[in-house]
Amino acid sequence: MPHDPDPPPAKKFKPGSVFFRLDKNKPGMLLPRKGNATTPIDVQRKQLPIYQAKPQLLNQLRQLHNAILIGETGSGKTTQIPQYLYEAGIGRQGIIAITQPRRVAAISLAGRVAEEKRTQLGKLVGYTVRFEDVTSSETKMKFMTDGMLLREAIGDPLLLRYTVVVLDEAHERTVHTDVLFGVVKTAQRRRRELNKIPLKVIVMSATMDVDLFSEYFNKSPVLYLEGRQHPIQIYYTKQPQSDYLQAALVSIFQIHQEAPPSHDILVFMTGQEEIEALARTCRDIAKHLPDGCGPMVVIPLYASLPPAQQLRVFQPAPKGCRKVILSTNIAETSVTISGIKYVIDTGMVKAKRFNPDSGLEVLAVQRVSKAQAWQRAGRAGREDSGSCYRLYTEQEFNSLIPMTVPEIQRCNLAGVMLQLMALGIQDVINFDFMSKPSPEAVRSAVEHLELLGAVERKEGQVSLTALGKKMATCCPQPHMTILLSPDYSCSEEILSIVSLLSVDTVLYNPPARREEVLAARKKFTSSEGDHMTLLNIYRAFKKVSGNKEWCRENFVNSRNMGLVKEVQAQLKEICLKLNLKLESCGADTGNVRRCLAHGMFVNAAELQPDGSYLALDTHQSVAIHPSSVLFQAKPAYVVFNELLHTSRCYMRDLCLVDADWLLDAAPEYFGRKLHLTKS
DNA sequence: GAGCACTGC
Repeated sequence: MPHDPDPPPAKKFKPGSVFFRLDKNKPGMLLPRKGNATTPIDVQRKQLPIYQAKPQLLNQLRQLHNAILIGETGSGKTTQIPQYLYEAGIGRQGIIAITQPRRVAAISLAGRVAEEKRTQLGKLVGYTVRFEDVTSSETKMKFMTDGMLLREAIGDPLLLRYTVVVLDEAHERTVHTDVLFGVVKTAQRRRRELNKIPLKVIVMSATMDVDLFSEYFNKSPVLYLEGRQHPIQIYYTKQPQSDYLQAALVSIFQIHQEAPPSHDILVFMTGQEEIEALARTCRDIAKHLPDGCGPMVVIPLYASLPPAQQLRVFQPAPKGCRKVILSTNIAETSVTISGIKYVIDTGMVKAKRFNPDSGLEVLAVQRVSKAQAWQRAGRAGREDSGSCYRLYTEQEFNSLIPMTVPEIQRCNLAGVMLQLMALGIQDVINFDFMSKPSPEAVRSAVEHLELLGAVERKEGQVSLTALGKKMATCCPQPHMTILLSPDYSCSEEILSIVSLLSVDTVLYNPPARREEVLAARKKFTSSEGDHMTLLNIYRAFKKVSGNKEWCRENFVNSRNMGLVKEVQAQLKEICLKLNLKLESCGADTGNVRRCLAHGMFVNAAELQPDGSYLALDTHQSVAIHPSSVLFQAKPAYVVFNELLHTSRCYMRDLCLVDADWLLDAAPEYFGRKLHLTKS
């Protein structure tokens, strides 16, 4: 880097401990991870590290009802274990289910195993994810998302179709996996009590920290598998860095000047804004590098990028040019990029936390856990040895929490509680979670459901009402708008809106093209709020039959929009099953807003004389999120979809409503709330 | 004046 007065932190790096030691006695560890196309599949299978352990593994798995399997990346556990079980005739009376947190993983793993078994996908080996079921009566090995198995459990709590359930990627501790832990444990016990065919549960994790898993599943044995991770050199800074972005910048150019250009760099950062900013800075600096320093291509990576832009991270840089990827934690698990030689870890992550007292989601930048830091480092050693530069000291690393707090302990539990009750679990308040959520969070969720009329209390027990049952079938996050929509003759519109809000975002906002975005969006903007604006965009999208060019011109994420269409079709089907009338209110959008006011009355806010807003439920001071079309407006009453605490407490996705509608929706509730406001 | 990452009906 030119003209930098301070010695760059990369110079201050000292070698840390090598996490993955290379064992020279095991030449298998240096085999390329991807199968060689010229090597026959059965030979490839035998070259996997797990193959050596096959006899002992089968011996154990045959006897055990529960097992915890630890295997590093590349051990082959996910593709081989189901086949080993099947080939050995274990669990032949039923289906072997293998769950994954992500749908792409479920689909591609099924494809790989079908190929290894030389069968057509959907026959012996299949997969089930939302919108797609590629299985048949012949299917014995079924890859599925964990959410999908949960859904199936509502109709069949004992999971009788399955003889083995393999919970893969358990270390990620998603809400779905955590609920599944309890569901399979209960099913296992009940099946034993009822003398049904036993259920075998195998928990697979990539991290060694599995005491909790073992303890939870009746002290089940832990089996270790060797992986194929290459050695990674870890470097720490000598001094704590007050500005991790500056440290990242300096480190990028330090590596850029010293390392061969074919070595790509992956930088873990917290969010879109800082990624785009650093990308700009890097490109500027790269233009003025001294001679002998090769060119560099800087590629941002985060989830809300349109698909075409995300694909850029997989394109190899031109010869002699270095690829620098600036990414959020999306590259920790979901996106695997080959050719990464250097990882720069800022040690920070943006994550959601949930405060049950305020009912507030807080999105904040925080330190990563140790497990996360190792996960990030591991991204440098997938094909060959690599290095990870941690922009914090070894001492700082040692003070990190060992594991990321499981999601179940930092989310709104209303949906989980609704689902558990739909599963027929009697005592949801004391459900046997592996990591118990706080009693306050459970209480707050049950109260929320009570307010919606989804549950009722009898003698200290809570149970699902008829409305609650319908809610559980139509929406994972409990709300009433869909069920109320026939009363307002606007179910078509409400289904569209719910679908639009169920995906991350259908809008694409490249910061560099702000003016263009605003101009393009103007023609859809409704003074009635974000729901109506989204509806306008959706209607226009359908009018052009989802034309990709139209999406690009209007800064609409076509992939997510396609998803919206699928969700809407699915919701329609459910509505038909529930005998809900499907009709459109046409141009009378007032009905849609009345329905939203009624369905979301708990999320109402009132304009205060000083121009701020007050959330009527919690009496918190809130503000309109700058992304809202109502940001500049000052409507007297709004309902909002969610509260998000970042720099302030923001309402997101707002709809303009009348005070009268709110009062009509819940006279008693608002009588109380509005009274409180005045006092 | 601002948007970590997944998933399911």
